[in-house]
Amino acid sequence: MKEITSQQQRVLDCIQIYLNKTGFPPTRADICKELGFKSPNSAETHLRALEKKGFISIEKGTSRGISITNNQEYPTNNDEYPVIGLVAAGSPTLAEENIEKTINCPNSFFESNFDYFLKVKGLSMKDAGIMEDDLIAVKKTTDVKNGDIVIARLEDEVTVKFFKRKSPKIVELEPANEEFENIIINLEQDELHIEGKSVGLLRKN
Amino acid sequence: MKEITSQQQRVLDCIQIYLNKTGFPPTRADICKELGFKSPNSAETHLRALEKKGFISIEKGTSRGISITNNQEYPTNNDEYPVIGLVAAGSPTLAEENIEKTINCPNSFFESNFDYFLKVKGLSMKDAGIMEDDLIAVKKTTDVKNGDIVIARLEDEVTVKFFKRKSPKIVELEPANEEFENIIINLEQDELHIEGKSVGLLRKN
DNA sequence: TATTATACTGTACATATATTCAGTATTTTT
DNA sequence: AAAAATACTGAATATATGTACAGTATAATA
Repeated sequence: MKEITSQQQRVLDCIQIYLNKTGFPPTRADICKELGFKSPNSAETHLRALEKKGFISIEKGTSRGISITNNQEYPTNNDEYPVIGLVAAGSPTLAEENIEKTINCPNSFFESNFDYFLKVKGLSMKDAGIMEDDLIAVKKTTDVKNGDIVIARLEDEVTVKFFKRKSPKIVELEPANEEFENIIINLEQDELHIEGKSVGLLRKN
Repeated sequence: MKEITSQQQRVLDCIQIYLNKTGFPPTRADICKELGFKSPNSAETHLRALEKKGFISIEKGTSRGISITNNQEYPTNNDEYPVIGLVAAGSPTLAEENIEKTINCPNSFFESNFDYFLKVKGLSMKDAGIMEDDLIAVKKTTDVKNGDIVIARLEDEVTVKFFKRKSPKIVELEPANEEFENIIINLEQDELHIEGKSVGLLRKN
């Protein structure tokens, strides 16, 4: 799948919105009307480009013969995802993976695929909109960037914080709540294990 | 919804199968080919009957302008839920239901069933863990209790707030952010329309 | 520097498609 | 028993629509 341009994205979005609204794909003229083009060939060339890049397929000689390609790298199936609870509050402890229950969820639900839900205890990330009992969709990975919300383990304690690398040896775990303090880790002295990062959040009222 | 005949059911199935296979609806000729009819008018009359009975809707003068009406008497496990955007920030305006896209989601995903996702603008509910661009699962209902997070409309303005009935005539809409002020509504003077209430939240990082 | 991709306008036309009209026949409803 | 709905064939046609061709212009790539 090659890169999409911003205009091609607009056309692709237009097709999707038209489909949602009407139940059938747009004509070239419909796209022009929607996006302000004055020639049907403007739509045509964009469609050809989108087809070439694999985002849509076009049935030749067929009116409205556009279909959006299921570009799923991850298939659109549902899966059972375990819900793992953090045991303690404040600086929470996991001890062992404790599956409370499972949730059936499309596996392409979030931007990235993920491995389990983590049930949040405490309010250390409340200013990031993460509240008690929220379910964080966690992708198991050690590839984290500054600003990512990470699930980190320090010995037996598991915590959810913003990740910030200060220097090659110093990592800071930053809460989103002024009542909590930053955790500063010197990697030469302490062992930090990144369990994964948040790729989404689920709350059930 | 009147009764469907067996032939009309065949036509309806044919449309659904064609849609699943190609991504766009069939023409009259396509239906004929599929079901063995020799005249496009055979398909036409069946389509008219199906439209009259409410199973489909037909866009006049539009090629392949058939869409199957959502008669969700038989709910499936997964459904497509529309994502509706709030246009302005602060005290946001909806104006008209603007379907940005749809999300495929199990229909028993939250405690209660729901009707659509509302994309949040602004931070007026941030202390309730509702951040910009979060998706609130909204159940259309006017049956709300004190403390519920409601989607309320005041004239053309749509807003998400805590619901609090002060007296039979006075309702207060309470934000979860000290930078915002309570909205006090005298039901005798102003018109308050409760669009629904939040039954869950979804965030995509 | 030449070439390809992107991003359009504008015209033209073959054909894909909806849709009407004229029939025939059977079943269901009033 | 008459009227309406169902279930078709067959032909005709206006128009909706895809698509090719001729241009112009800019940005990206080789």
